[in-house]
Amino acid sequence: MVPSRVDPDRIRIVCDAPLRTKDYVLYWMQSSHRAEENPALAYAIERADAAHLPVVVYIGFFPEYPEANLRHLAFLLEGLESAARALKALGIHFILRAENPAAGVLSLARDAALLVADRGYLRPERAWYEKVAARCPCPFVQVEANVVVPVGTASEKEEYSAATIRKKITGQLDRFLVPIPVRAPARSSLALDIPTLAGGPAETILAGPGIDRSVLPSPGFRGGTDNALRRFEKFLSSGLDRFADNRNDPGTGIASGMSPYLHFGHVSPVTLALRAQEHGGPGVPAFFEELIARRELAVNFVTYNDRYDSYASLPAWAQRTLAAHAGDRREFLYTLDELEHAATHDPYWNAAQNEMVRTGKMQGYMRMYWGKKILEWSATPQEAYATALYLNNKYEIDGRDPNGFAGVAWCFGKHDRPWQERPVFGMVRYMNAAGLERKFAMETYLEKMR
DNA sequence: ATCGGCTCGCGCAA
DNA sequence: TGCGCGAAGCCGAT
Repeated sequence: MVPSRVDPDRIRIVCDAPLRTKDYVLYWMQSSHRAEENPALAYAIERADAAHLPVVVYIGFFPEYPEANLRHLAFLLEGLESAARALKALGIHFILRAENPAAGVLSLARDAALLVADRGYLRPERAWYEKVAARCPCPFVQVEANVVVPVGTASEKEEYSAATIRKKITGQLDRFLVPIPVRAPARSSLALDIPTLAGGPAETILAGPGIDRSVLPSPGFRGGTDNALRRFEKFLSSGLDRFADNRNDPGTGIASGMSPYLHFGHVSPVTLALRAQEHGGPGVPAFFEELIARRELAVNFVTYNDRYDSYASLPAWAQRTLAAHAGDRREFLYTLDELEHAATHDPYWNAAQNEMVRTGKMQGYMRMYWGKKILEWSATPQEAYATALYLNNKYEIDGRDPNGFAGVAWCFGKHDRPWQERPVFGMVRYMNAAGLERKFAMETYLEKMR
């Protein structure tokens, strides 16, 4: 067999079986919704070419995904339209069906010589992969396409902090920061007669029943690889050079804006890292820290800690100290409804909440402040944790991203160290409005949110 | 304006 | 076993 361009550590044999004599190689596009720089797709094409078979791409669009609403689903479908155009240009038949992906992929696998999937890391995706693995009639291979360093290669256990995983990741960058361009397969599958749609085009699906319309699509972010790359080029030319110094400043608004696109796999972190490296300059290390070290620490967290979405994921010292202060008097107590409607006494917090509700993306530093205050203003730390996750997942375009779970947990002490003990927080790091004012021109941020 | 102290636990050197 | 050090902290002393 021709050696693959894809690093063997990205590849996991889920069901080992000989290639079958069948109609096509099936790529189950589950977490990497793109045709560009997609090692799972590249791998499927390599295997198909070697077997003289066409490649078919399948995605199961599943509006019942936990906590999904119109904001997430509209962005997701914009990305799929972009992927569909790119796949067509490559001569690849794209099957989009509104159904449970595990059921859909099993039905298409009946005629497949080989099943290739990309890899998501959360509980719902893992359950789908297990279900498919248990009943798959053909060999099943999974390729990690949404991280620079494969999660198991970076570390085989849950890491304690950014410091402990950082060197394990940066030591592997030379090996994994290499482009694997997707080349058109030798055989087109466009003429294959496989029904592509159940439920009609995207607009029809979104207008249909069973869609939670409580949160409107983001006015500023449109999904898709093309939109991601256009936005990123703007960031490279006008933001990256100031990224190291200004990324924390809520007023300057310097951010790549890539997290929604990374969340749905509209763009590859390898693409972004390589483009940033080409651009060069003082912002590159800081950008790598966010894009690779912190993001892949979050992937490590959800992979190895099966309580990633609960208070129980916190380190022992944090749970101990928060428990010791659970009975402390709270100076302010807000209900979920008051928080959700940004009706607190704190203009900075309200602005951050409004930013998230309106735009679908809260500024990075404010995310920390926002979470810390929810801890401070809730009756119990457990309740605060649930509130922060609920709001994050509902309003952020990239709600339910590993980064979201890790980010909320950080506010409660995860991946952090203890500090001076104080009421409510115990030894969990405290943040306050005076700190914001000391460091930043906060009026600029408030002005933007008015 | 700047600086030390606060506090736990990991990972490495010894 | 000891020691250095850690996403963005705050606070009080100088």
